Amino acid sequence: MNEEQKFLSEYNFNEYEKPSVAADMAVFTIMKEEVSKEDCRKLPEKKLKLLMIKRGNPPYKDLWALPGGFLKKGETIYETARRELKEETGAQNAYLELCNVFSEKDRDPRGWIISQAFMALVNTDETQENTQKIRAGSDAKEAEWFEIRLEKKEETNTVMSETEMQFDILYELNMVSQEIRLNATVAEHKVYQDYHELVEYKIINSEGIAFDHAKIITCILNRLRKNVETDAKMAFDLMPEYFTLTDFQSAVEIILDKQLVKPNFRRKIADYVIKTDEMVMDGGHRPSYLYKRNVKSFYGQ
Amino acid sequence: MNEEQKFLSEYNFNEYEKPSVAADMAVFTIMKEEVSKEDCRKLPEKKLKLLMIKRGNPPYKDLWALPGGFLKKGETIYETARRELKEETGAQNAYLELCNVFSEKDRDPRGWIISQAFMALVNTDETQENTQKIRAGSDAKEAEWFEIRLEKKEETNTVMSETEMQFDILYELNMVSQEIRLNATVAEHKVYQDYHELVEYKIINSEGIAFDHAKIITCILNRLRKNVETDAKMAFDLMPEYFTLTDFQSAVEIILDKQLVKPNFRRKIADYVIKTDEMVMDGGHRPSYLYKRNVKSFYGQ
DNA sequence: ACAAAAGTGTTAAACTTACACCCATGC
DNA sequence: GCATGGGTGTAAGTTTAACACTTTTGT
Repeated sequence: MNEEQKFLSEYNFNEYEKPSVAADMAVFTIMKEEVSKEDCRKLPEKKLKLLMIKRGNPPYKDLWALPGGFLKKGETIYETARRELKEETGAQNAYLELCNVFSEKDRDPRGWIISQAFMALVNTDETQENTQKIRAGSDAKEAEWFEIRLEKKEETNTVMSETEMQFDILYELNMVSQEIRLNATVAEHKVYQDYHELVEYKIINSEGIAFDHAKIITCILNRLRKNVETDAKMAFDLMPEYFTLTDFQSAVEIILDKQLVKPNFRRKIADYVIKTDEMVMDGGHRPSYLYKRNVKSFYGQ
Repeated sequence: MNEEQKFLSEYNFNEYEKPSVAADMAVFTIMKEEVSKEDCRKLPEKKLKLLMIKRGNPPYKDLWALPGGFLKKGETIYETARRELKEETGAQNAYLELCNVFSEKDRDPRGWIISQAFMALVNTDETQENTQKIRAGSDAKEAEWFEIRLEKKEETNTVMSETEMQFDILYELNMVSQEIRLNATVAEHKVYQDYHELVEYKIINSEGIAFDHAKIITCILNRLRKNVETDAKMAFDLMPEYFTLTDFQSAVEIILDKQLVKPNFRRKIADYVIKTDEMVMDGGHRPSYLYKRNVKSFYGQ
């Protein structure tokens, strides 16, 4: 037995208390709303949706939480996330990004639990099929897609000195699914001091949302917006395999919460898509071509 | 006692095994190399350096590892990182960014340990003072700044089909501090499949570097390069409070490992700096103005 | 005819890039 | 004078942004 082996056999690994590690996910999708008037020539409205699970047990029983689960021995945290995602949505092929780690003490009444927060984007087609499966699932989890809105309510910038300033943003988060309404106010406090930025999110109030998940949702949706702002093709992951450019543009607009100019948008994404021969005719207007992603153009990123 | 409290008091929180959670840090700085010939009119060369700690205990005794430590109960993972950073470098004011989580099984022979990998940037002035303190420190840790080089050795792109392709990059990592040389080869394997990217880093060989740290270093240095590429002002965090534009440009060049065109660089960063009245005269050429960061221009990011 | 959405073209402004050039200093 | 780096200007090329316009469909 060499020194290394000897050390390890004597090593008391349970000397210190350890945290539980969870992967929590903000799963986004975009869904078309049913239009009541059949004769209306307008396209159906689309909404950004977030998947939430109704808690069946305390703590926060009957409130709504992000889907998630604990890291199991032998798997990576990405595998945890992918496993949970498949269980909750049936989606195999989601975009998955680790966004942040939430490790504040007392964030979970059950004990010391840190959360690795993921963003997941699933495409509409896969989702709408599989949501039915969730509801019919044997473990009878109540999962719902909530229409989500996040708005800047108030923004204050305080210049303390030449080199120190503070930014405070108040966000209002609203989620709606049929008759259920979840609301929260989350403050983002940014300090520039000694040339360094320090960001802190704080829940002002949270109605119907379990744990610190209002904070996580705010944080991840902001990240999604930033991602799509700098690189619109990120939003492909919310689209089915074949889509119209107008559909794609409106997906981007819904995320960014602002209107874009059509010709400019199309020029910007021109290289990332391939026109197919297929067309869609869906109402009283000129039919539109279907496009698919141009995988080769994603090259080198 | 209500239902919530009852549940929590009966909740067996230790039913499942839990991992230890560590914060490991790639601490970068840029240092001027001493120039041997005093009469030389050239500016001193600068090098990108990474802080490594020599392990005093098994496993990997006498090999070099990234500075880091375990998450303690009651602190956030950012607090862990900041605490460790201060202990190892004395730096109070580093830029700190959580880059990735390494949670592969068997990555640490001591047991189940996941690592939250941070990037830290410390400014040269603060560093050079404090490195002395580390060496003289009572816990006698051997800490060294290693000159670091990371080069793409080989790059292959395989197109499997219209929608599937693979990218393989071989990186060669070299670190040198006086007579000590650390080397590693790390492979980056990227797969695009079903419209989704999957990235995997794999250590091909690793000489003198403990654990999977060669992988972490490669991953974080790549991220630093990406950060600086898209936003040069990130490199401010490697500069002292007052600096010349040439110094700043060469810092960026060292990170990106490529030369930039001076007038263009200056135009790009013009808004982020403020010219002071101070000048530096350091040799046989025209003196240069000192600049400082223009904090107000960082606004809204 | 007309409403709705698909799809293209045009121009000015802004930014990027690659150069060329002059300036101040120490030896 | 000349080597070395500091510092600025210009002109071509590219990208962005705002706007106007034509086309195709169902009612």
